[in-house]
Amino acid sequence: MTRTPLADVACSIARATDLFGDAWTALIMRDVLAGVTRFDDLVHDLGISRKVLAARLARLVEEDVLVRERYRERPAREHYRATEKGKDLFPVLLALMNWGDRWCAGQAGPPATVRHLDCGRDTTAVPACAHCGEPLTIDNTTQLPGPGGRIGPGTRVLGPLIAARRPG
Amino acid sequence: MTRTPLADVACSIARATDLFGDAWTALIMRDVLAGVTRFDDLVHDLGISRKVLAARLARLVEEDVLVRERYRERPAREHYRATEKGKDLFPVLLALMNWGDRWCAGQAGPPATVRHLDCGRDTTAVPACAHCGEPLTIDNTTQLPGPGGRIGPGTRVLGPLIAARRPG
DNA sequence: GTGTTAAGTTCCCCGAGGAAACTCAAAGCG
DNA sequence: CGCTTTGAGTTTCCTCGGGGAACTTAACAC
Repeated sequence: MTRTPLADVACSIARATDLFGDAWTALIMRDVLAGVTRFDDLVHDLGISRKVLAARLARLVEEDVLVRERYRERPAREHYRATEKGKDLFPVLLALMNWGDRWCAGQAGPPATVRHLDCGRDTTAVPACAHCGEPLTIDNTTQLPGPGGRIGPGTRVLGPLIAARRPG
Repeated sequence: MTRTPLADVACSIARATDLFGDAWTALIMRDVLAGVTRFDDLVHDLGISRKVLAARLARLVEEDVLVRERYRERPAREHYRATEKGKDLFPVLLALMNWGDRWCAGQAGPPATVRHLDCGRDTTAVPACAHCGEPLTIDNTTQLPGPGGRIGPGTRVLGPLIAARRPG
């Protein structure tokens, strides 16, 4: 495929996408975070080819998203666990799941629901402002250039721009 | 590539990933939501090949995530705008951006920041419970089978399962 | 009528993904 | 002891989708 390298673009979405923008990686992380951590279990659960799974796991370990751990000696058995960096993908998966629930579920409804143990109710996740707790939407947010880069060609950011919008 | 069809799996993450689990789709949606809506602008901004962009846009239109609109007659000019379904991908992009900011930004810091216009502060998004507003984490949530499917092989869900966990 | 802009198509090549067979090491079994 | 099973990957072969660049069509602009 000769994937275009996106990791060096000055955009955090591009950087995240360079790793996560792959059909299998999201599902692997879903499984690992849900407790499916062994190679063969992942193969059977996902229906992924062994070659591709091995490549993805190696990449995820290299990127410090997963760690390969020996969970039994004699015979040596390895599995994969999420690091802090990996566990921090939970909000992304939750957002994907919410979107799929809302737009891809059949009339039967979503295949699974999320229950918030603290309040005891089946719920969905809304992105909230870390400061005031109010919901963040595409209309009540804007992007500004941060310390790590400037906005320009190839540096598109999300939401209404300060600069003039394109026609439409 | 012969992508494995994921849309029919009883998992909303898989369904969302079938569309969104592609390196370019996330970036196309970022651009379109940011106001970069024309074919050539997308080509230049993303560095994507014209062939692949045409294919992605056709798919996104087919899936009702984007609409192709004529924004000028004589000469006829088309561009792409996000539907409600497309705009609803904003939380996913926000989550991806947050993750990239946190884990992929260099020492210079994130390339862009999100400002919440309602409270006026640069912020990050936390997934909050739609009912009580408290943060949702991997540890304070659980998944239950929903009306649209049952939990079983190929139906992994996210977070601590009710059923017994795998070893480790 | 020559050039330019916009929005794609078409062409060829190569590398990534799928499927299935193969490897290697250590148990478990009779 | 030899046979089979389990776990975790490799290897091989084939196909298809992505990259890049050239080509197309249509309407202005000069």
